[in-house]
Amino acid sequence: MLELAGLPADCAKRRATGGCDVCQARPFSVCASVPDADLARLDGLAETVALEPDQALFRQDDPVTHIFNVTSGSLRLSRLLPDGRRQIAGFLFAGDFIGLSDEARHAFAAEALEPSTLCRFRQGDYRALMREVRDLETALLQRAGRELSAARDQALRLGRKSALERLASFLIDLPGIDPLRPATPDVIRLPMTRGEIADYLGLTIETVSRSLTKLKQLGLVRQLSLNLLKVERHDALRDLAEGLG
Amino acid sequence: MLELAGLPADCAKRRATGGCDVCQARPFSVCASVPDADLARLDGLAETVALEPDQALFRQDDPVTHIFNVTSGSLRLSRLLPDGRRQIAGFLFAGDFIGLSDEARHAFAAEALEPSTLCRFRQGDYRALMREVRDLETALLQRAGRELSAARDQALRLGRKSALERLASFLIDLPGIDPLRPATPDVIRLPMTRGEIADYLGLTIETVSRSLTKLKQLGLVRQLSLNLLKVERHDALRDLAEGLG
DNA sequence: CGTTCTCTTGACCAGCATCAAAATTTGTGG
DNA sequence: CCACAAATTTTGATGCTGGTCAAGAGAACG
Repeated sequence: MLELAGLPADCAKRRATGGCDVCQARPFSVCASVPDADLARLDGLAETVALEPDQALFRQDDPVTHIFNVTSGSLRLSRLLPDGRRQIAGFLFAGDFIGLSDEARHAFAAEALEPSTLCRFRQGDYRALMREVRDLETALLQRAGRELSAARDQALRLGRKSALERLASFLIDLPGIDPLRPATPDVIRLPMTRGEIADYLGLTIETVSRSLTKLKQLGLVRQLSLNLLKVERHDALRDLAEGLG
Repeated sequence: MLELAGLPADCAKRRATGGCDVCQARPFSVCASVPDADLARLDGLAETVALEPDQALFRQDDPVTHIFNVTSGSLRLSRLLPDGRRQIAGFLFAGDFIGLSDEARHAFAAEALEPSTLCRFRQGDYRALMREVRDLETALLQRAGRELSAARDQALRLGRKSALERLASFLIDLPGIDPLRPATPDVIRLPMTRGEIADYLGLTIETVSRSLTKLKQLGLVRQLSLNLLKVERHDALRDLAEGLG
């Protein structure tokens, strides 16, 4: 029942390459070195959730009742303005947590990009557990710190980068956050649509498409299929992403 | 020596209004209900840092050695692109923490907006302490969650809002994060320059200035002095910030 | 009071959005 | 497997928001 995806990055990587059978089953617990006795208690409290593409885990303004951990697939965290403008605050992949903040309601909706599974705890159970299982809290704090860094990188992207730089930066960062990336390091899987990339990068679908075409023309990436890219010149792409283009 | 500014919001508020003398001295500890024995150990590890305006606490890419807590004043978290473009990821006020992420180097520089003081721990000491003082970690996790929410709100601002909406949204949110706001709820203190607001909102100085003029023309705010605003129509400002304008 | 810095205002321009349509991909039924 | 319909992506033409460049108005400092 318990199926939290690994917190430590190296664990997530081993999972992705299929090298860690134990982690596959209960990666979080093992990687965080939680004693077996506590493991059993975690097992008892965990529930599994499965989502179809576009199905909502929760909606914007829903009360926060659970803590979730993504075990497979990918989701989007999105928020709508009254007039329909949408901002995607982030994409979530195996290992990511949702609901760490102690707010009463979700400011963003979480919806599946593809068939996905999650593991959840009631927030009350979870809080109580954290008071007893020390490593759980430590691991979560580390992860929250990393997510905060990612959110600030996103601010830089949205605030000060051109459309082309935003897309380049997105393509550079994506493999790092998706443990299920293809074995080949420079092949990038895009489980999201152009519209979702646009809403993540604060652009329109058309501009995302045009920017991608530009990257292809510059010879920085090659398109293997609609949602599979190969980075041809990683350094050049990185320079562009960092504003050195 | 120990002078962590309060974690729980109500404590920070009491500090701001001068109502909590004990909190003034060691707000974090008291509010988090840390036992006296642990308090003494915290005291032994804490150091105070004072900064002049524009003085750097650390620079972008510096190694992370300490955890900081702002006890007075305000700072900016900023990052530069090679060509000089600057993005300010956030403003920090009394009570805010820096260095929660476990990364080796700072992705953003921290610089004082005004004369400020901070309390710091060596990261090693701090980690060790967290393993023993339970409430410290719990409180930090809550705070990290809140900062993450704020960072995601910022993504919405930068990604999908117009210049006028960004400024309105900034003015709505600022009092909530600055415990030293004036007693009058609708008077907003701006310890940062127009240029800093611009770099925070992903705009230029000129656009910030024009947008502020527009807000005044619309009768939503009145300018008491260069860096002091009075919100005249809070609901209208909020609607504008949320895209209902 | 004058020097300097910051803020405000104005004129013009560019990057991205908008509107429109063609090209590809995806899904469905025969 | 093919044909057709629907949805998504790409490409093209035009317009607007906000950036750039320039000058003037206030504040802050000695």
